[in-house]
Amino acid sequence: MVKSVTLREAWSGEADCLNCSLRTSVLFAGLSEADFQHIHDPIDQFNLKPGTHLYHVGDAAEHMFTVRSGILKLVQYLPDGSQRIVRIVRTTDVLGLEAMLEGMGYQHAAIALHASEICRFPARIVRELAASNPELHRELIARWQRALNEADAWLTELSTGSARQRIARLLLRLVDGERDQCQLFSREDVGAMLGITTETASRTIAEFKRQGLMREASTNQFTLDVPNLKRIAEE
Amino acid sequence: MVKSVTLREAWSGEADCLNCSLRTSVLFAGLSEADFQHIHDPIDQFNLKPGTHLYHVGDAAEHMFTVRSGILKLVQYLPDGSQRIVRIVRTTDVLGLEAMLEGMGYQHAAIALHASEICRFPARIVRELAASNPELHRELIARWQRALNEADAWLTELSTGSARQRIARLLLRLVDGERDQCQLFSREDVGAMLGITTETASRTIAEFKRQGLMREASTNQFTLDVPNLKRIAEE
DNA sequence: CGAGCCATTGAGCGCGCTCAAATCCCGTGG
DNA sequence: CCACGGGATTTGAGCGCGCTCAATGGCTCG
Repeated sequence: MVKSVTLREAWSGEADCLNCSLRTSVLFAGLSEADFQHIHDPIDQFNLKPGTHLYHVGDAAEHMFTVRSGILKLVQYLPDGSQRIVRIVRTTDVLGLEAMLEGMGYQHAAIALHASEICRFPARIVRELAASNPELHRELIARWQRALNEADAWLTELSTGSARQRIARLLLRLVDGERDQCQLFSREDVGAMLGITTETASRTIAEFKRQGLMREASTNQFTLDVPNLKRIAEE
Repeated sequence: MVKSVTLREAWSGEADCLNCSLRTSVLFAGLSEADFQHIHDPIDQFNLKPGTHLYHVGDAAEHMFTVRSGILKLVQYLPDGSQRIVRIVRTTDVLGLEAMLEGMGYQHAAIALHASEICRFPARIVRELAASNPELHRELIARWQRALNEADAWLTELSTGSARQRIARLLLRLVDGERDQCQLFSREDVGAMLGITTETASRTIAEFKRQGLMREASTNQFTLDVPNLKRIAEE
């Protein structure tokens, strides 16, 4: 049981949801103070180092998770053993929605790409709260729809067109709107997201750097030339 | 308003849900006879010819649909105008789940690939029924999860690997388990599903035919050599 | 300081794309 | 019933992008 050992090591305490700085943007935004008092099960927090598994494909889905900070990848494996990254999740996103359906297993492996902070709560309490709380209920559905939109966008934006286009679109999807900053990850992961090889990912990124489309502030931390990347992305 | 004209022409009557032959496998399986009596809005049936739009991207999502027979594609368009098919839906599948969220537009265009029979019902009645009926509610969530699994599989199975592999996987996904039969569609659509060109789709299918992996019973109706296609699909 | 991992770069090849032509299929109208 | 026309499918030829295999260089950590 690699998972539980890992998570035990990563445990950083019980969460204080009522005073959570993310509360207004997170799944439980619609809950009242009274609702929280009905939650007797613990909500735990974890710190994940890059590369750590949060859960594996097929693990019994008994918890749901929210991302407080960081990025994780959701991975599926092909019969030949290679991996394909089907989505990434970031701050305020929810992992493990499938736990809403009792008896399900997780459909992906969830692995931290950068150092991440995660809150974990039993799916059972979400099921119970959702039954009586229409607002939470609506929020859950909206999350599902968002995941579906992400999945579709992943297909149309990140698995279509030339390697140059795909990389440009990925960068634009990762960029922080304010500062034109973007934190990248290993070339292998970039390749697995875009359906290209590690070498092609590396070559293309290196070329972008030479062309001044991205400047590396520190390791894998880039400042992007957004307008020109947009031009490449759209054709 | 191409859509409404088209649909008006295709109208084939009001549905008789209580006696529907699909009732046990369809979204409303959990509804009681009493529930149906509370439905005052009409549930209409349509017959769609191949190529007909059921709805377009961005149309106000006010109805949901179930497929009684046939196949439809869900399409998204890229900035350069080319299309990408992100999913297909078949008998007993639901279209337009996004209508559960008020004020949403449809995320795709839905277009019939073969002649299809469709039931259409106002999303409002689903929202109302779901609020009081946990079984319907659970069923909706299960549908959402299924759509998400489909989207992920589309990415890992149909957008990864060589053209031969992708075509083989598509065929196996379409095959009827009983008779090893499979009804295909235009090479252009096959290409748009797999992220390859029409010509490559055509070439590969033609080669499969020559190799005896598929025999054409009638136009686009094939009998498959399932075991050997499985071998190709898995590498 | 050495070991190991990761990014980068090189060389060569093959799959799938592009552009184009030929053929087939099928409905339509004479 | 057959000739015709238009669209889809198939096939061809040639090229280029991205893959494969391999070597090199840079960075981190023990």
